[in-house]
Amino acid sequence: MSTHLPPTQLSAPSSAATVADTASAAPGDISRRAPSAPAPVTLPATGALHGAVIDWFDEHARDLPWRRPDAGAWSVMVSEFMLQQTPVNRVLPVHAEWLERWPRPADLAKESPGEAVRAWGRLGYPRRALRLHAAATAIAQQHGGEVPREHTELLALPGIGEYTAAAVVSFAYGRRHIVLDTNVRRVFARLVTGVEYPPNATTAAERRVALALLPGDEDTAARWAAATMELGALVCTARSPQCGSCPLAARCAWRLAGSPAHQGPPRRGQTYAGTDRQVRGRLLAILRASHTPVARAVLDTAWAEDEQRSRALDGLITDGLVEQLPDDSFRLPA
DNA sequence: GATGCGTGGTT
DNA sequence: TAACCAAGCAT
Repeated sequence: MSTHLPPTQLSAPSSAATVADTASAAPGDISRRAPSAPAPVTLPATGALHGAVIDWFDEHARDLPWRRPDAGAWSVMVSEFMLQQTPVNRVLPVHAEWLERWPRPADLAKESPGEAVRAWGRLGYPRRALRLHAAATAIAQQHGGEVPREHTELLALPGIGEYTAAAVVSFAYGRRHIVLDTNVRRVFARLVTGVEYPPNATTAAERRVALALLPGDEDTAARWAAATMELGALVCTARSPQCGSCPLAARCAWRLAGSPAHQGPPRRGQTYAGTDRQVRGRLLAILRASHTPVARAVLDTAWAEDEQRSRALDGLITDGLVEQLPDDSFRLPA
């Protein structure tokens, strides 16, 4: 892997038109803020930065199936859906199963959505399975069976948002695009802004920083995107960052400021026990396990409280994860 | 912009 | 051991 680097690029290059800065002021917007001047950020010299991170990546990157040279765009896309809020180790076996069973989008599109939900297993957030199935159907019908190459086309597919579209563009097609997931955002928050954690939602300021740091060369940019993400996943972690092993420790604004603790309200408390989500999970687990329709009385065993159980089941039906049959039995969608 | 949406491992 | 955390998306 070459460590040759493109010229330092501190301002957004002209090709930045491909990068959505959706939070920038609309043309006609006369806002309080001066129209031309975003808050200045002190950026590190990017050339050396790229080299440090990419060299680290060359040595420490995990060998993941969707990163191998023979992995196609579909493999990358499936992995990105599964990795939305689910750790790598739990994704690995399911991803392998899916790619073997459905090697192309059209193969998945031929199945019922319920089969996708069943094969999703216990990855969590099963609506992702439904959306991935719907996205595969759209690809088969409207894109000639090929995963789209354009960010805007990907964004139009169900289950694909700003991050996933960027990930496919960058990882699958090697194109130059900012990629802002929770790992990259945390790395940049610490490296550039000097705070422990990024804001809860991605901001225009973060997109500006990401664009300013993005290498100009296409191949280097794609490598950089994967490398910064991996650094966040393995070293610059949320809880216990391994700054002693970090190639950026000497340049890290947060580190240089003495690693100040996070200011402001707690991140977010998501309790699970007793929520509708837990009930939905139990109901769906019963339905996944059965290849024949399940009587209502069987689902009743999943949760004692009638009202909550009923609400959860209704929600699953509304979401298209469950079908109700005329005889008041239930199954995954055909 | 705040919520809801699964599941299981780590601290 | 509760709480936190994990490559977000849609509404």
